[in-house]
Amino acid sequence: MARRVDPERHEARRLQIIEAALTVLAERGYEGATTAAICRRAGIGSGTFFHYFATKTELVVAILELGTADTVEKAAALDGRTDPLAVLLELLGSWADDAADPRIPGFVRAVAGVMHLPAVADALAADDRAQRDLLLPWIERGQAAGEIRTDLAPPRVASWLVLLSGGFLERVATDPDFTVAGERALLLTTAESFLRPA
Amino acid sequence: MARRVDPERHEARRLQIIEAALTVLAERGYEGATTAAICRRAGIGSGTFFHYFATKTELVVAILELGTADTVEKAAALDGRTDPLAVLLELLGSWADDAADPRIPGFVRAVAGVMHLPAVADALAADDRAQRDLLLPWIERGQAAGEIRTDLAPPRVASWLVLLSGGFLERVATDPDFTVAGERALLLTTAESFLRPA
DNA sequence: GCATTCATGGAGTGCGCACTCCAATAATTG
DNA sequence: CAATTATTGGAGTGCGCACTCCATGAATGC
Repeated sequence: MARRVDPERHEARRLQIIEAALTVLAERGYEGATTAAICRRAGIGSGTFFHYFATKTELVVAILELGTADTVEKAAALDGRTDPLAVLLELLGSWADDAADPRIPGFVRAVAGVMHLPAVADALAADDRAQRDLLLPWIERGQAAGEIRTDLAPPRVASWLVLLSGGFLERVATDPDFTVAGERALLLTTAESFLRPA
Repeated sequence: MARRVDPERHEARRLQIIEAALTVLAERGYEGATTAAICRRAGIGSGTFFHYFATKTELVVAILELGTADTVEKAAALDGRTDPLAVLLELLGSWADDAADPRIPGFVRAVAGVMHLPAVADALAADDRAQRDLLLPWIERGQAAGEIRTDLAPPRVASWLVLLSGGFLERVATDPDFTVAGERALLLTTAESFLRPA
């Protein structure tokens, strides 16, 4: 017979394109990140690009899904822990660290700007949901253990932690004086004081 | 001689276009909000549109500047007050209320997605700066009065209040269960507990 | 009333974009 | 090796967009 697709090669090429796209999207936004610019950055032709992604939108969705998977994976590593409050703060901290890659805040903004594309909206909603679902069991355990305030239902606490994380990301993207290194600690103490029972 | 521009008529037409644009931008994002769509919504022809705004970007900037002016104006009304902490919370509350117009969060997202346009970046930076500058004197007075924690320099406190406000706005835009009416009170108590001296 | 300028709609235009097509080559099979 | 199919670059295409042009009418000034 004949040649078959090598899944490893395939995946590697996809990652190479994703890497380039992440950079270009972050620095030029969605509309500024033309497929031509992404191809140039990745060092490939447009034929190759559309061999791996049927659509520019599909590429963006793929990046988002990669991020979601990464989040889930990182959280799975905390499975055996028995100190809910500390786990929650570690999760927050790791999200803050993500913002240290200067491309992340820019990418998030670029993508939020095209939420009206249904595929993007779905992927963003899935990511948001994943974040809150990961927090939820730890919040419940923390409340049961008396480590965390009980005047708010767990989903609401989760929303507020995501609020803090999202606001932090936005601030890092907006204000050059607001750095991850400089503000990370305050994020954690603020979150802790939010979570602690009155 | 001949006819001159009537500044009132002129301004009214601009506002009519801005109103339409705000709606369309919020529901379709920047690239989805074509000038044709905005014209249709405003009930005007494209000739009229470009008679009032040289550029789609210029329109967006005008909207942002209007928002900034509104923010400044609202804050000016608090001039004589002597209770800094309460003033800060009222400012936060009024920003939260802005998010109750469902078009605001969508518009903010749409615009953030085109930050790479220099004119937009400037307008956004000016808005951000305006917000923090308005908070600053109240923070200083609050610290002097012992109402507010003094372990953080005033600009840093301002950044964190804007962080809370921005995160709140984002959450309202993202999560249908997260409403201004339902979460406003928690925003204020959270801010208060952030501000209070330890 | 006449002159001048503003205001307006809409047809038209040029360009930049996402995406298509294909010819050439590389890799894998048996 | 030969057959088959994946992979690649890049020229090309069609379309949708921001923006232009202009002809018509409305408001103002003297």
